[in-house]
Amino acid sequence: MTSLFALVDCNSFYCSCERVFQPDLNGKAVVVLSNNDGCVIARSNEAKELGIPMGEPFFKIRRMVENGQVRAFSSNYELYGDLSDRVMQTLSHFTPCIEVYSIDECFLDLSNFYKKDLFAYAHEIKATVLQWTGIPVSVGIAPTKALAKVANRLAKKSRKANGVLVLTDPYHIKKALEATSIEDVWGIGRQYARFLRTRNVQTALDFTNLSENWVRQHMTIVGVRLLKELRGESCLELEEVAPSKKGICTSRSFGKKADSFEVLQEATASYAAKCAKKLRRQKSCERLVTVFVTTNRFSENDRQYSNSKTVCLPVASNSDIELIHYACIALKAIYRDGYWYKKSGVIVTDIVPETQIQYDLLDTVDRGKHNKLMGVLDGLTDRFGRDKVKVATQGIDGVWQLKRDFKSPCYTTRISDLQSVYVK
DNA sequence: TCTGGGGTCCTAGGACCC
DNA sequence: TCTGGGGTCCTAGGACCC
Repeated sequence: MTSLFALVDCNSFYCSCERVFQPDLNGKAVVVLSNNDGCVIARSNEAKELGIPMGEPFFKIRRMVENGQVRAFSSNYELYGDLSDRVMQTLSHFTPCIEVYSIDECFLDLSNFYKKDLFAYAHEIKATVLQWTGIPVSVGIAPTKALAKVANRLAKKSRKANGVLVLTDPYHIKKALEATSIEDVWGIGRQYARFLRTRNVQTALDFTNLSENWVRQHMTIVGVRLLKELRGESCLELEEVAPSKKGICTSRSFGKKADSFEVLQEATASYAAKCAKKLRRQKSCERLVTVFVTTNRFSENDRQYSNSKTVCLPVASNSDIELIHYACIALKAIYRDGYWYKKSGVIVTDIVPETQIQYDLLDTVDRGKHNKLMGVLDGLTDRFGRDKVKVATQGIDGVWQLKRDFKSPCYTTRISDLQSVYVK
């Protein structure tokens, strides 16, 4: 059977999400900012045309925002996550074989669809997603995932393609590869692009003409897979079930600089609780907690310090209380007085399924009780919104919390969340 | 003044085992 | 003086993704 994939990619996803609930933003330059309103992480086409690059620090475009040229939004991941679910739901009506690749991208396995009018089908996908969710998407169809990526990129870029490109015959595939610069290829990052350019590889087509041995030697097996994919040989399968995560990290830069242990402890405890919650969601526990802290590397006048510490739990756990306890032990070991801290984080690794925990005969923790308590806590969170009930170490509205000056309301999430918006 | 966050995979090298 | 060879596991670092 010949393979065939569609890649459906939402256009300027975060900006489009804001537009769904504020249609007056259509046709206007919109950007969405990273945490703490630090830099630009999503741009509408109009914002791109104004020359705003990805990752631009906010202060550089502040003037354009103030004079109304650009509308800026703090990132609102609850809203984006919810709309993403709706898009993926819609796509699963077209085939059950889908791989949710990221918050705004989805692969569809269309191997059985070769006889269909693929062009019409792609347009139908695009129109349906727009109609059902309000989110505009581009659709690229090709025999391999890497080629579907190429197709999708050109579908989005070319006005003539109008958001849809089907690449199935060798002639058009070759043309598409020729039109794709090497740095725009999926899997070719800055380092490889620079390296390949020195070897006179300028386009995806040039890349496909390299020898497999050479690619293996310089770009590992990953490069070889990409080479084959671009030559039309499918090596990357559809991954319908997301594998459970091997490591989970929660980290943030602080809204303000912090210089006391108490503030860092509140932040660290909150990140540990977030990790615990993520673990419970995927029904697993962890044995290693790493805490890291760092000062602001951009601030040349401040003394710099960064460090990390890993602590091993006696028994794998996903309880807020235990994770916070061990994270605080790790934090104590690395905290030093006299620095302006900018960021901290908690990473949990050595993750095992809840059902495969090695218990300790001398265990002093009542795990049944912990599990019940966490069940109740999660229930309260579902009913009344995040952080309504939490472990005291996490503090209340600490100075470390995110700066989000331009946040839109959580239009789609639970009523309880909306109530908490009103209360504020 | 202001510069994101959360992941993956692969490789090389060292420790250790038989 | 001779000083194997194969395997596994772990970690750090480097590349990439959205």
